[in-house]
Amino acid sequence: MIEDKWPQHAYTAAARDIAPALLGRYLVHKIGEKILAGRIVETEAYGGMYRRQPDDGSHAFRGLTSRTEPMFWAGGWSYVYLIYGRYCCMNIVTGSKGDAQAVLIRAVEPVSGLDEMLKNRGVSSLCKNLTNGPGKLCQALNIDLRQNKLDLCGDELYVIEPNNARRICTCRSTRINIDYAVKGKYFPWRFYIKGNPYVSRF
DNA sequence: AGCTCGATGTCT
DNA sequence: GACATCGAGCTA
Repeated sequence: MIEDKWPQHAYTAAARDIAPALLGRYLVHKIGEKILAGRIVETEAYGGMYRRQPDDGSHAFRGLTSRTEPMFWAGGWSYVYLIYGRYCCMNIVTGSKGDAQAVLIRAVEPVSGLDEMLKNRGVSSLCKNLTNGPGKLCQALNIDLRQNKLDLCGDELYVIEPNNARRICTCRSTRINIDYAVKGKYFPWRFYIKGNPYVSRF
């Protein structure tokens, strides 16, 4: 795999623009010599404004807290949080310092380290169930709270351009499981690759 | 210190 | 459709 890592300036745009741009790129978790990687097929943008409405679906909506601290950093850091006491979700912070925007990685297609992913997920053979959800992909790629607040320009967790990028059709929809967000539930900020079997829901 | 709940996944 | 499981965030 030729590494063509996204540099810091690739993360300075708004989450709503970077979320679709991440589709088709590879998310890489390097553990020592082991490479676990997945092709990003589904994302959601959080934070910022849509039609002059602030995003009440964002963790950062009510301001800076200890959990959401990395969301307020400049683009190019990881924000990993624990959900329901059992799973983790991985976000890529975007924008400028103080913007509090991030892109949730909701699904990937396994690319590298298949055996390791199967083991991490407790699954016996390659199937879409391996990485078709934000908690599942973190488990497969061995991403947990230890990977919170990592510099994506470092050498452990990062995004690369695949050298044989396929042409994709992008679909968009409202985001999953944010009914609590009075305004944000209507923002069309979920993006996914049309027809890809690893997308979490259609 | 106590209480509530969640950007989910798994099993029934 | 029930429920596991735990840290953050809020109230006091």
